[in-house]
Amino acid sequence: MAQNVRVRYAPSPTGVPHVGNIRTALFNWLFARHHGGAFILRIEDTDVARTVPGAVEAIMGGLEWLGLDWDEGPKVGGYYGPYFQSQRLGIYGQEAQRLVAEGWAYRCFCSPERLAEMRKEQMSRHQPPGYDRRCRSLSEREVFPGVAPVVRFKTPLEGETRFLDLIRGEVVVENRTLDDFILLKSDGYPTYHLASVVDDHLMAISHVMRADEWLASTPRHMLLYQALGYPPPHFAHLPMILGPDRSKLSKRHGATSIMEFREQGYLPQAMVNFLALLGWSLDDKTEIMSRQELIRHFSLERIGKTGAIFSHEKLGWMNGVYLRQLSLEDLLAQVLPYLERDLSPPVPRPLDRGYVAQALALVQERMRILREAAELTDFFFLADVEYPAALLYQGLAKGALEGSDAAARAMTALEAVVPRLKHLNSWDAASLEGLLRPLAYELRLTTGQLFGLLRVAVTGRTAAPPLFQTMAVLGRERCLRRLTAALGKLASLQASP
RNA sequence: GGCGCAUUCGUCUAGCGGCCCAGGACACCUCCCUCUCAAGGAGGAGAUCGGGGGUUCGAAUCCCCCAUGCGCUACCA
Repeated sequence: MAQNVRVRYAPSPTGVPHVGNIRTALFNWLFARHHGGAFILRIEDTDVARTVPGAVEAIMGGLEWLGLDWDEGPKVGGYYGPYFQSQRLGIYGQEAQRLVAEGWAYRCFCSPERLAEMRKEQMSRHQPPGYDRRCRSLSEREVFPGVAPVVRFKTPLEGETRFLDLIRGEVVVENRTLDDFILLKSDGYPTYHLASVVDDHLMAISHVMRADEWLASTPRHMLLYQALGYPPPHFAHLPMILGPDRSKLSKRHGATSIMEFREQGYLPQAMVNFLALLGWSLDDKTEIMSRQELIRHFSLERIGKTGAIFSHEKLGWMNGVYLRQLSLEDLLAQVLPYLERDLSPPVPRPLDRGYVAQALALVQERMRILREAAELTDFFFLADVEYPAALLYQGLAKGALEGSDAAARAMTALEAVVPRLKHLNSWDAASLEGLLRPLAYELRLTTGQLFGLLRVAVTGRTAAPPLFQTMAVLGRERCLRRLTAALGKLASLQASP
């Protein structure tokens, strides 16, 4: 692999880029960076009907978000452009023409209707579907005026085609199992087969790394390289990414668009790390790897052969790992947009950065994705917290105490706490703890009972960050107001049992 | 139907003839820490290496057959 490594990621702009495609891009990028080669982005927009506006931007946006920079392609240009196949139609037409002239291909005038019917019949007779080669023997002058022909490849009727796949090893296919596939469509656009072979050659691609679904077409491509007189590149077919049902991952498996992951708050570095491990591994234990480490260690030899199910579960864990590694400033910068977006509307914007930072410090290790930030911290921002009154005293109801007794005990506790909090000299976590811990003993409550009660009163929930730090961040005023509100809840409970 | 590729814990994987009655990670369970939830730490459960034949002193690792899965079989990529 001493030669110049040039690899490409060649998506078709038919929709939003999904993680399967992106993983292919990542492997190509890692391979290029590892070998100091070039990573090329080429847009395969040869299907006019399926091309969707904005898809190219989405693809580039996805790559940029993940930090997969390309050396040649849209935006950056390059010596081998243009990088949109729709702008290279002349080249494909020329090469197709050449193949016809040299006897490697022929024009076919069969109508789509005839082809469809033929296919249907073949299927019903349990025959392998494929073009019956009716136009293969037409002479140069036998043309059908008014019918725009397609150009088909004259696949050899005998012999076999073999090639070495860097991941699978040698693959052999009998030529007679291949039909005369289309090179140029009647609208003048090339099919994938023609366009990718021509461009991979013209763009001096050294290694074609693409998804496994292309393995079966590669013999056709080999035949084309021969006919066109091009030396073929190396091939490496990547294992596919599967949905939970083990079929090719697609939209019906839920969130698969790379941008959806971004919106949910996955970090690009976590995404890169996770995707790299889908089909590739370094050894038997290393999982968390930086971009640089991935580049340093990436190699074709360590790519697996079997499809991998995309596990949201593990991705979530890994994202949490990366989230915890962030400095507070970085975390703040990452989370702010999500909070602005997800916090309930009554919370005044813009958020106070200093205050948000204090709250974030308390939830950093509890977050898996940024999307959860609002839910984890909303009580820091809301004017009042809402919760069922029963939460206040449920921790006190254990043992022989009846519910109403527990509520009464909760009231007693709160009544003892409020005035002391009011007069606490210094409002910080240590002082709060110094006051409240002995108080629990005094009230004949366990710390768990007292702190649990206060946690509910102050945050409205039973699971939250450590109490004293939380109260310190919330501030005296907010805490007292909530404690008083809790007292009110309990009182009205007593009034109407 | 034809052709191709694949098959190790639920999942991602390590393993490339003896170091493996199979190692790591996620998820799960238990315990520790502890004001809850996390995080962290320590354990546990979980794979007759798809099945069957070989080869070999010895196979998850090599060969053959079968089964299953997936992919391709479009004027889609």
